[in-house]
Amino acid sequence: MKSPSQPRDRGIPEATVARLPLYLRALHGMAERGIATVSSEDLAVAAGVNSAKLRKDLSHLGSYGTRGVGYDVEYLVYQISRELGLTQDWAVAIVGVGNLGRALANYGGFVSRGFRVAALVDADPEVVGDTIAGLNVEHIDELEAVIKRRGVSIVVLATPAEAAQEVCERVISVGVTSILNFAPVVLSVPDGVDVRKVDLSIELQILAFHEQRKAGGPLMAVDSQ
Amino acid sequence: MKSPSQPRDRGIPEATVARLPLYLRALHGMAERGIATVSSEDLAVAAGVNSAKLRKDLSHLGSYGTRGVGYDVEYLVYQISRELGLTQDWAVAIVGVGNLGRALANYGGFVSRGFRVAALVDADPEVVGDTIAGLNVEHIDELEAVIKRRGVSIVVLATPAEAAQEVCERVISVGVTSILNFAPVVLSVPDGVDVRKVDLSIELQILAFHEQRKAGGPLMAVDSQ
DNA sequence: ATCCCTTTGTGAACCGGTGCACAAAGTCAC
DNA sequence: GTGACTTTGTGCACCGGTTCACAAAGGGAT
Repeated sequence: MKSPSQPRDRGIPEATVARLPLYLRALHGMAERGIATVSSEDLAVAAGVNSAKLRKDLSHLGSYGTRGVGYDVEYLVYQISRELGLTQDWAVAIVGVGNLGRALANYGGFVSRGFRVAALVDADPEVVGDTIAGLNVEHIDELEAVIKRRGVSIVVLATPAEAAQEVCERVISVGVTSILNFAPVVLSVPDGVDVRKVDLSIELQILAFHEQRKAGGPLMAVDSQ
Repeated sequence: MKSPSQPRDRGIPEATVARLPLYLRALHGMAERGIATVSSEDLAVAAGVNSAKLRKDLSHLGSYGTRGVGYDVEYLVYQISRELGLTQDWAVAIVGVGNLGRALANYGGFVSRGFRVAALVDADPEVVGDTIAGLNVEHIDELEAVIKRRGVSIVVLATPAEAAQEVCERVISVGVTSILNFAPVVLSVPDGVDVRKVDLSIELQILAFHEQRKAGGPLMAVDSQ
């Protein structure tokens, strides 16, 4: 008989939240391979983190391991999924159906468990009305209506930089509080709205910085004054 | 007469490096609008950060401001560009020309200052030989040869998850040490190789977590045991 | 030249997160 | 049931990063 040990601690550190999806992915892989139980050490290796960190992370959701044995894979998958809110279905709208928006709409692995692309919206009359990934592209004028009608709660911004702030404000005006922004701008939003940013250009620049350090190393004085 | 105050501190904090591209973007915008000088306060607002943090960040590259006045926009653009290694030209290869790879290849704003898509590589004979964004798609068998021939130093992985680790090892074997990974896997690489990861699915899951907290709030006990 | 005003650059306290190392807790063999 | 072994959960010291708050530095007016 096991006492389920409820998730007492309601304040999960941000750094932990960011790693839970990693653990979840590793666990799904293990479940598929028929692994029933896993130690913190093995799971940590699979997720590419330190095992002490993993144990501390999991301890924030409750005491779901068994000392001397490890964690039950299925059970842990369920607990993490529940914690992340993946046991419910999230309707996602993608605004901006250019190359990137199209890629996102079609990217099967990305919109997988728990997420569903519920709407595609664009301003270009050329693409409005097209069917992409089985969805009709709707006009930006309909933005607010579409979001309400489809119960969208997460919006993905794949618009040009100039349009992002305005779209952002419009979706917030109809109650959206979670935004994933691919446009290369700093969005300004009221408190209570979460924005996460994916910026390809920034990632490249960070790589370039380190690459330069490696290449130039201690020598290299090409044109530095 | 100004003494240029060389970039003495050769150890720039990682957190600072990650913000420099943000400052750079804001500065470019200001330069275009003809702004010659900017205070840490204004630049901080434009970049969406705290002004003390911005000043500390900039102080790591040297003393480029003037007390009572602010920073010279052009000069700062140059200094940050140089620090990030954007004064040289980086050849980037994109491996995997599916929806995402195609979007990246075409994404003009993304591969802008300092970066140049030098090669597209894919395994699918159907797309090999196609021209995308003005580039010929080459066969994965040619991977190592192409990277050496074009002087590629940064590789973008947009392959399916299964292929990522192998491609990763192959590009490392010909000297690549900077990888931007879009595939949803944890890559294992030797020391000295930098991997940055962009994972759409993880970002969504983090948003879902917070969204659930907001929605459910203090009540909400739908199916939690 | 002097004074006042603005803005930088940074010392110091603080905060969240990491990793070590170990006691507590549980399993398994006999 | 007992003892040896495994693995979790966590106390604690440490570290990088953030923020406040202010002295130092420069500009401009008179």
